[in-house]
Amino acid sequence: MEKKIALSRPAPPARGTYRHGDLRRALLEAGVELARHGGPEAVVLREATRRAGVVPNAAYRHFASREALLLAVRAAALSAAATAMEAELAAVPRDGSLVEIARASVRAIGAGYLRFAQEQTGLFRTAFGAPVKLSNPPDAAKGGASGLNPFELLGAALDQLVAAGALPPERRPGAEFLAWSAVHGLALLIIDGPLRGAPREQTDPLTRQLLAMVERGL
Amino acid sequence: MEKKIALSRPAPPARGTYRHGDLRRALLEAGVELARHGGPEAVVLREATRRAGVVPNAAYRHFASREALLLAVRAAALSAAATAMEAELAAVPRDGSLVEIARASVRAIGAGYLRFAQEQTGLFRTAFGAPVKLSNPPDAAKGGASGLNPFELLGAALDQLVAAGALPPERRPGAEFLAWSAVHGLALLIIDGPLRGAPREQTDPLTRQLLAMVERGL
DNA sequence: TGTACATCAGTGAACGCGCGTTCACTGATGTAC
DNA sequence: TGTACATCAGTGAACGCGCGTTCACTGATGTAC
Repeated sequence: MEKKIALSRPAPPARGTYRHGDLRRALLEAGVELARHGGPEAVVLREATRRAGVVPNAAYRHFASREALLLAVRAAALSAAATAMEAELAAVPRDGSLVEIARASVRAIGAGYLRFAQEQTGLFRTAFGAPVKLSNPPDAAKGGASGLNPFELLGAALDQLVAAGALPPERRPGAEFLAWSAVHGLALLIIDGPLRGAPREQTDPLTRQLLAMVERGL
Repeated sequence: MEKKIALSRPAPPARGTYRHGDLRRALLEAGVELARHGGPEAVVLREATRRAGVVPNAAYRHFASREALLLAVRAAALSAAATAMEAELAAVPRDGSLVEIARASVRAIGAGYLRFAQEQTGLFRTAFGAPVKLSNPPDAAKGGASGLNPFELLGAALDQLVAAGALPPERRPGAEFLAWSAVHGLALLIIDGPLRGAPREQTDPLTRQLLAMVERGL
């Protein structure tokens, strides 16, 4: 008879020490991992503690409630999104006219957003999905290396567009909502909607077309 | 001592008859009402039976599972959306050039979609929101009076645009995804995102701007 | 350098919750003769 | 027109589930003297 490896057993402290050492961080990381694979509703207190090798109520030393943990996970997801967008932005060629650079930057922001949605669907949903009954939205740090959050990154790119003379200043107000709408909508059609499971050969051209539409339409 | 009115009591058959008469319909209607106020995850079998004045397991005479009920509710929500869009479409003035009519029709489709999202948020989320673990999407009748579902209504309007010469035929393929993305995204920003709770004075102009952007950008 | 003590991170046991779903049943209906 | 019987819609009671959360506790750590 072999010892049964029961995955969801009470989980005795498989640690050596009584203290965990960095439980808050461990819970947060477990939460992020849960969100990565199952979206916000997969962020379950008990499962996070299980993964941290700790008894369920231990979580309450570090988070006031499940919602508090979710909030922290959400902030991490927003930060990851910002980082993905910054990476795309960094790849924009710096030669060419100011207008070209500015336009490419806006496209990069959109492309980064969509890439993140496709490659990190769970985190994307956690960051931007329907609010899972969050009493107060996270206002904490949620940016990437630049310190800007996704929304602010988009705003900055649009400002650049105005500065380069490629977007009339009177069209600037509200422009982030228009651009964001288009990109956010496509992201959802791809991950949840009629385009779910569509191959990149279909979604990539659509992404390009959409970004072109926004560029022309703004 | 007054009799306590316990709302969530076992609910004795407050009917007169042993048979309900039209339980399937009653459950569906209760489900729609639940979805209207709380979105898809509010469609709960036990609550639907409670509202129908029937014991929980009675539902299984008419729906194989909770999911089957949700599927039926979703079809109803899609149909309601189609109806809302048709109503907007019917209000398009028929004088003016073909091009004007076609453009106004596309705008009407988008405006109807957004109106539905704002006025029937729960049903909107049920119809178009994240799939709540649905094994198989509903392919049943989900249209409005015209028999077309929301997606088909949009397609028809875009065809009209091509026929009127206002959209080059080579741009037609995939155009519904672009238009839908923009409108769907704005809907979500309004009901879930940063525009949540924004007054109509803010969202209505945004809607107009977005539809103009799509029109120019397509 | 050693000891007393406060602090507080993690434990152990238990709650109540509402959910979907299964089982064997009972009562009313409609149909065959 | 009347009776026997099959059908099947709704009942009653019970499951197991995993969840978030509370309580009183215990064990290790760090600090004051």
